[in-house]
Amino acid sequence: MSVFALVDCNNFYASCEKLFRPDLRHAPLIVLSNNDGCVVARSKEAKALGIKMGVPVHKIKAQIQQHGIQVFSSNYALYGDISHRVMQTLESLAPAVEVYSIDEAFLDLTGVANAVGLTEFGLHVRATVQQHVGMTVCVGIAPSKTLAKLANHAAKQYPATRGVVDLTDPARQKKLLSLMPVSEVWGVGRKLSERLNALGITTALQLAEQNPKDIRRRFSVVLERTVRELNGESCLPLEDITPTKQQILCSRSFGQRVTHYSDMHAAINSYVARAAEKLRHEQQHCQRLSVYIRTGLFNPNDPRYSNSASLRLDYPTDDTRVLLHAAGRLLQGIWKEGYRYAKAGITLSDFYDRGVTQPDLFIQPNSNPRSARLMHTLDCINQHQRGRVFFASQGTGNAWAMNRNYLSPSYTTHWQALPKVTSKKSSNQKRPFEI
DNA sequence: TCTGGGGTCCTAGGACCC
DNA sequence: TCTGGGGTCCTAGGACCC
Repeated sequence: MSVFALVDCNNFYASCEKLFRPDLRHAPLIVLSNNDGCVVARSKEAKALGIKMGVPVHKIKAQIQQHGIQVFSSNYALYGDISHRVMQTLESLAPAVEVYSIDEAFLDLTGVANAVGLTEFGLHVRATVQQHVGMTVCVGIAPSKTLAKLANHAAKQYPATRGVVDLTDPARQKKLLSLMPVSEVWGVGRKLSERLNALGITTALQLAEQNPKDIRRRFSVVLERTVRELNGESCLPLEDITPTKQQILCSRSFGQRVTHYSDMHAAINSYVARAAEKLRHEQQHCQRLSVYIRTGLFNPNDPRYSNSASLRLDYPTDDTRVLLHAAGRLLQGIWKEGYRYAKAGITLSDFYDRGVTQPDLFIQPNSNPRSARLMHTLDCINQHQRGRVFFASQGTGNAWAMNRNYLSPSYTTHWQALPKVTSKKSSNQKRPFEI
């Protein structure tokens, strides 16, 4: 029988911010989405104050003032680095690890139960990550990924579990399933919950008791798998080899509304340059590019407009210049003067491995050998500090740049931002923090 | 005044093939 | 008068995830 563990960091972004600010250890703290728009992470103190996930920050200004809630912009350089450290620790503990997201991983524990108790193993994982990285994690253990997710949820919800729930026993599975609303099940979102509730299926157990074939007919093959997984039948294998990406997106909301074509053009070109950089990092070429722009969604007085356009390139490429040219043509086709634009983005798709190209009978592929060298040089120069070298069409203005007004230092990834350690003696000096 | 970003997978429907 | 069946490929859109 397979055994999976799901290891998930508690309040990940909020915990990362606290790592280097011991003075804020017990403070309510929230992290905002890009552009300082919504709340995307909350410390347990902030949760206790009733701050909801996803709420626009301007709607909770009074609470922030009243309770002295600490506010941070998203600092992905920091979160990415801490995540990497957590994953490295997990890889030292388990035979196979699937990094599922920035703050969680599945471990393959098949066979581990022969050597050591599963709960004991979970507690060891928890203690080791705490010691190595200072991050608190919860561990859910079960015969399928979907059940492991649910076990993890329980480990978070009930402190008496000490952060580890072993759900390999079918009787325990049944009990937990009966306590969980169906909306908590992995793969059951808002729409599916509504449809299931309408059929009288409100708990995870009720979903587990459905006939899989029936569910497939009325819903989809995806939900059928969920039903099977809830019954302990593993349908989703551990994917410990990261599959190649199928698309790369780069999109941003603007710090201020964009009204000039030149600003939009510069923004789009910057996104294209960033996406092309990611594409080369994946060692892929792409043949499809799409561009979209839109106005704000929430101001009833502003006229709304949104549009997108895409095209297929003559041959797959990873040359930023080719993509910039194509993006310019697409933007011209959808740009309309007179609107206040709030957001834009681009998508690269239709990927091919480098050198694996089906040539067209009539079109000569661009075999310019300088292209690859130029892009490689560009990436090398920008490796440690993004944007040292860039294309003129990305512009130098930042009229459209996103707001990040509460950004913490990149403690672990920039030399200049390393935390300072000061002695008590110099306590009359200004100390940002102590370690 | 102010509401995120980056992904995956599945399905339906149309165009096309013999 | 009566006008099939089986299949592929592509795209757009929707649902889900963190």
